[in-house]
Amino acid sequence: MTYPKPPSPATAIRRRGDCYLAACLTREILDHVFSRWGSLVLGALLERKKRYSELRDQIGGISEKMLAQTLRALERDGLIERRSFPVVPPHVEYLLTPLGRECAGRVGDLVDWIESHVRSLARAQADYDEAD
Amino acid sequence: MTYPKPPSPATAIRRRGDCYLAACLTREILDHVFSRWGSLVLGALLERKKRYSELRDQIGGISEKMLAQTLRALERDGLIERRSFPVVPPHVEYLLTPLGRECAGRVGDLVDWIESHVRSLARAQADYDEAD
DNA sequence: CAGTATCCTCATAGATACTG
DNA sequence: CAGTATCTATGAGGATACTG
Repeated sequence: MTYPKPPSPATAIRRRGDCYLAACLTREILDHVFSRWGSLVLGALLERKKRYSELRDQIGGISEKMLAQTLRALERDGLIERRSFPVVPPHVEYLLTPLGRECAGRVGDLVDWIESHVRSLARAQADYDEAD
Repeated sequence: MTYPKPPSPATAIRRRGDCYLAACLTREILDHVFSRWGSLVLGALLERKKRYSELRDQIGGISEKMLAQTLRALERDGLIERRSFPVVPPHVEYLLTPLGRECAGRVGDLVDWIESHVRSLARAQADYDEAD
């Protein structure tokens, strides 16, 4: 019985990125996923596929420019898919790719944690502010 | 045997935040945790407590200004604790609070996912760029 | 060592108007 | 409906110098 040769150290390093290196590609992805709007877009699509206007209406405070820009970046990263139907008026759907679903699941966990711990977090802020 | 009264709908809503509302406190926390530097600081402290200079050296590209600012925000949110020792030269340690440990664990999962999927993500970008 | 203070710039992001 | 184009400006963020 044969096993695949274990990777050399150099190969092993390339198999995984390192977000702590400013020049690593993972840092760019991290900046998309961990961006003000990226996280909310991924979280919104976790529920189901959405149209452009649905996303715009759901995500409070986002501008059309930033929504388009965010969608484009995440599409380029292979996390979301854009489906355009050639009808009048235009109809476009955005949905998570299989890769995006894995990623968005973890984003959702984090967003969910924040939402369910809002009281503890608010208390911490109040304590901090009170102590000068 | 008595049970606590189930919360009214209004109370139930207040028990949890909603990051999709621009004015909700959770949006502010989300902006800290899902920030360019916040995520990397939380991830770095997941390993162990660190000194200011250790964090600065570990997180490629961060400026001292942004590190100080990020640490302050996360400390105010109750996610990290600052321990200052009155010695010369100064010695300051940063560590996760119990609340921060829960949060940072989820941040770490997401960072880890990105790092281990770097090749798929790079491939997706290349495909996207190639297709005009 | 662990910051703070100051200045500066340039990119992010908002507003508005327009279009296929 | 789903964007794009253009303009603007706010402030995030970097560089530098200084300090307890």
